[in-house]
Amino acid sequence: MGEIADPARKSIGARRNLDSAEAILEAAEAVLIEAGYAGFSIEAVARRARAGKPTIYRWWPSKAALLLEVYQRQKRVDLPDTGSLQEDLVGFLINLFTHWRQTSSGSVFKSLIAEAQSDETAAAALAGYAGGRRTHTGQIIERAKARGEIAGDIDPGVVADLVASYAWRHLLINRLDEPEATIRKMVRYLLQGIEAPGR
Amino acid sequence: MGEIADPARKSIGARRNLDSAEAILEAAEAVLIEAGYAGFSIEAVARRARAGKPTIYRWWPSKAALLLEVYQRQKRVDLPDTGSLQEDLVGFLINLFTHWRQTSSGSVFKSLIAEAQSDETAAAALAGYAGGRRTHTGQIIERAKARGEIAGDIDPGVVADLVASYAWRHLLINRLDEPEATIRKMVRYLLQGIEAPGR
DNA sequence: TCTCCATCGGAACGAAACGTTTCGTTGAAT
DNA sequence: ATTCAACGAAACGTTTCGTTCCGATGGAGA
Repeated sequence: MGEIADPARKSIGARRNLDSAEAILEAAEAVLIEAGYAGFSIEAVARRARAGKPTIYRWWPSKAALLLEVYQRQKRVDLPDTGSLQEDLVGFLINLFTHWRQTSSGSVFKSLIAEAQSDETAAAALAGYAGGRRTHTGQIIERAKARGEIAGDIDPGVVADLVASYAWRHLLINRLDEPEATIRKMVRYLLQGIEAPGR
Repeated sequence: MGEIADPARKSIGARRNLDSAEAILEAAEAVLIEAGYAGFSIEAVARRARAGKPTIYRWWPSKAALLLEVYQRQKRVDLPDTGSLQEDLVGFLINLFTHWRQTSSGSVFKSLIAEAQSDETAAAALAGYAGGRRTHTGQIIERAKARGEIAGDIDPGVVADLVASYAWRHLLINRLDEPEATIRKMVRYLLQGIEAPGR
């Protein structure tokens, strides 16, 4: 298994071979799924894609760049819009965890985080993505604020940061199978606080 | 710079040379600080420690094991005990971020998380540590619960998970310089919730 | 039509780090 | 005095990296 059936693709001469680029990206994703980040080498990707290593290095300057493009190709998880912040957050997290578990995007994202610890390009990309205002969590919270569901002096960025942090850590320590009840508890604490009443 | 002045240590013969073990652990920490996780190789550690590679492999089966021991040697950050959960949490996070920035422990912990993505030993160690009940955050929250400061039906594990997640993500995306005001906001949201009043 | 030339897959390269083996030396235990 | 485990050092074969060649392919422009 794991071998590609068709022979090497035709070269198209003076233009970039989009078939090769596609095959390389698909192979990179497949290698990540089958062998994990530990087995993710440029050589393995080239073999899997029936491509030459120089072809990969011509278009992606580093392993991090290839990882980043594989990550960006992932289809994003749906944004729930139930009109309730609590249901939106719980639904989003469950969708996200399921998506991360059932597709390769969890592996890809984990690998990107790992790569960012030794590659400046990946680190910059990750920081830029994490700090952006258009994250899914950020949108859910901004919508709730527009509905007046959360207090006016709440900083949506800080809340989004907290929710994203929860998701990241569960991805990194392989706890994506958290029961819905636990996720629901976490969201409830965030919405209603944890202080004892009467304080 | 970076060279060690003294000549090779004396061998002690038939017993484990604790001086060598100490020199290797110190060298591992130094290499991690000076060259980062990217430059952290067993060979570099052996050179820095004036030790032989077999000596390292004799006592640490993998790079992850060495990283783990370096991490465990780190002195832990103080646990504030002000009698106020809010002050304890803010103080702990500020202490932790400062400690991570000013010592090597931030680099070591980041490297351990990265290594856990490709090494099963590191992954197990990390999951065990993260899931343990005796984390610092967990202790702060358990104490607050004993004081009756938080509601009785609150699950301390979930709260600790949330706070630790916030710290992890800020470490991983190099945002340990978060202003105290932001950290204070986050803790306030967690304690008091974010819902608009009157709901 | 014909020549140019960027791109292709493939083979090979040097450098670096891996993990292992072998060597001669050291010094505590017997 | 002898034994023996651990030491530092050096060398080994392997893997992956990133690069450099090569012949072949096929679109673009003369």
